[in-house]
Amino acid sequence: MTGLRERKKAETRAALGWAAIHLAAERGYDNVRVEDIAEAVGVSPRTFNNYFASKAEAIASRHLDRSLRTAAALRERPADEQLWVALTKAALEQFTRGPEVEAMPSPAHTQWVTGVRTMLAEPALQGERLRAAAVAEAELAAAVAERTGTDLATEMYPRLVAAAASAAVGVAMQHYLDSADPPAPIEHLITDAFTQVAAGLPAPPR
Amino acid sequence: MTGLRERKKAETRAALGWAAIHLAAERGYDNVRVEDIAEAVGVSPRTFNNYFASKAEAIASRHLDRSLRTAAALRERPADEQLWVALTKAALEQFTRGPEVEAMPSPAHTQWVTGVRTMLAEPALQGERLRAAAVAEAELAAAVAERTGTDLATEMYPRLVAAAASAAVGVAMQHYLDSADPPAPIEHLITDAFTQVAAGLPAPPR
DNA sequence: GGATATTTTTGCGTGCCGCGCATATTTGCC
DNA sequence: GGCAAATATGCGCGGCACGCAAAAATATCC
Repeated sequence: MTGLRERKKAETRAALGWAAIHLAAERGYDNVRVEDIAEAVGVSPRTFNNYFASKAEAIASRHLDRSLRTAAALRERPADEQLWVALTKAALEQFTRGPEVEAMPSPAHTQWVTGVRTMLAEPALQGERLRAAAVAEAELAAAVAERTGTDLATEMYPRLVAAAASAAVGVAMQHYLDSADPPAPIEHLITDAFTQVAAGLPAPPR
Repeated sequence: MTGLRERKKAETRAALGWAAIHLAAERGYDNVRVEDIAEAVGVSPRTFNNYFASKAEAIASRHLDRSLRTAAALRERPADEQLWVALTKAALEQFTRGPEVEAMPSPAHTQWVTGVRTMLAEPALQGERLRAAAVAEAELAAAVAERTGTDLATEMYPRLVAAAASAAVGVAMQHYLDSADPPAPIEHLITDAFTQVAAGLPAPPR
């Protein structure tokens, strides 16, 4: 089923996305031209825009893919698992660090995180990332509707769950990036965030 | 305190934002050039970019303002009010329709809603709207932290509340726009969404 | 295995955008 | 009225997103 054609396409897309992130984290978002990204992958500038509508979209593509995988992961969870447990686990699965990051030597890693942080501060990027999250949210809502037997068309429930879950992950990531020299592992933050949301976020006792 | 200078600035900004929305809803997002918007307000194209970094930002500006007002409204709510009650009411306050919409004759209003819907489908717009929501979310989180006596720097709680509230409003609005000939008033949808979130979004009985 | 159909890449051209910079104009203040 | 600060404008540049058509790569069929 997965012919040479599709595979190559997926590879090119991934390469472009990765190159875009890499370059932007290294030298800053607007010191990277589309031309540079294309060149790094060995493809014409015009081809870049066959894959992505904008530089920002390319950078956000990994975020999009990960978010989409969360929806897919939820569908894989056993049907008798509690909804919020399943959601938490589905999200957590996406945060095991890949080998290309794991293999980084420590000083390079620190510099890398700094670069990413700076990059994410770019307004144009934030919009695109949020949009990616919104696209994935629709998928997630569909998966939730399926699992809970609710109607996506008439009820807000599945969308609310998807939005809340997405927000939980977002806040956890933000918290993780904000605290320099991360003391708390991201997995713990995500679990914590989901727990609070599932509890209805009650006001703490004064 | 509010001198002529600031007032004029605010007026120009509002006029540009409104003109941008109006034109985009009327003839479609990319049939509107920055030049057109500037001309409609009687200002130079260069000046447009003194107020907004992009066409999309101008269109999203009203959304941003409304979201910021929600945070301000929360601060005005009595301190002894339940958190989620206060949040709901603060959000609701922003959805009383302004006179410029209320005064529209019915056929024009239908056409208007359609135009807005199409406009909001534009990817570039979605990103910018979401970014606006994120900016306001930070304000809201600060207000929540204040009210609940939690620490914005070390706890995720206030950000989670702000994100969930923002998501609730977003879902309600989406639901409202999606259902043609809106049967349910937006106020009811918002109240409903907040209630569900505050209850922890439990899975419905099967 | 070779011809044909389909998909993908590429080059080129176009219109618009975002913004830096210098200048003119307006506003606030004494 | 005059001076300092803020704001509006004109000009120009580099880059981006994308339509279109030709060329190259890949799949398909006999």
